[in-house]
Amino acid sequence: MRLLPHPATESIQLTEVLRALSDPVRMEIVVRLAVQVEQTCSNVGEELGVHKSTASHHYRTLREAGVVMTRQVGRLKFMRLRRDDLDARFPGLLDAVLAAALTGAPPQGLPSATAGVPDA
Amino acid sequence: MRLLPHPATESIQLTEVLRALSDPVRMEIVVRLAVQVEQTCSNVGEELGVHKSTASHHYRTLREAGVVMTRQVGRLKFMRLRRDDLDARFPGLLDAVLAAALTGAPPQGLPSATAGVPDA
DNA sequence: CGCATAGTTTTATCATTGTCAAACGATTAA
DNA sequence: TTAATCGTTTGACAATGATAAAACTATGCG
Repeated sequence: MRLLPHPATESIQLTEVLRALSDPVRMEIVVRLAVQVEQTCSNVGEELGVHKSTASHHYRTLREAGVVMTRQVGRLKFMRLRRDDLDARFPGLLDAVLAAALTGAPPQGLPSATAGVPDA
Repeated sequence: MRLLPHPATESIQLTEVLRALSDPVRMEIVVRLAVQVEQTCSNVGEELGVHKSTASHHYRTLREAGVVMTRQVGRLKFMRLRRDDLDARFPGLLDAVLAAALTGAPPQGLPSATAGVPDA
């Protein structure tokens, strides 16, 4: 098992995080990782509706911005949100973004993480 | 006095707001509006270090994303953050972003809103 | 070894964007 | 009316970015 290179917590830049989160596909990835803590790239990418190379590009963007952490186990790569690091650096930011993303309408026809859940 | 066209609160999109905030120049504009509620474009633009047409482009981006509201009085245009609207739509988001921007290092050599304030 | 799987990298294409300069529009002042 | 001020729009350009296809890498399985 090995970790991929990630930016240190202190060097995570606000505008880069916001930029990483400003793409609907990446936001959907983040929402999925918020709902289910750790997932393989394959798993996350399944319903994104983009080519696997495009998905890979988004994984990299999120990783380089400091939003996700990736570790490799065998052939699989597992991603997870860097919740603690982001909370430490930008308190409340990720929570606010996730709350906004989860309560709002699904970005663009992709199945929402809350789809199928009754209103009450 | 007249108002410029702005998106309705309900139609403000999360990823568009994040994208608007993902540029260092626009972040600096937002920080200035957070420190001093309402200012003229001229005032805000003075120390941004970009051409006035570039600044104007950023004002528009912020306005169309629903981040700022602009009203015109004579030759002057006054901008202010749409704090209430953003809070209503994405609770806690703007506060978290501003806190992160104000406590962090100045984006790119521009004078920070807290520059000159002693550490303790 | 040979093959399948998981994901990245490379290459190419097309759209978006940040920037400045110059022209323009609207408003106020002389 | 003429000139000055404030800001936008247009045009051009270089850089970035989202996308897909194809080639590639690395790992595990038989």
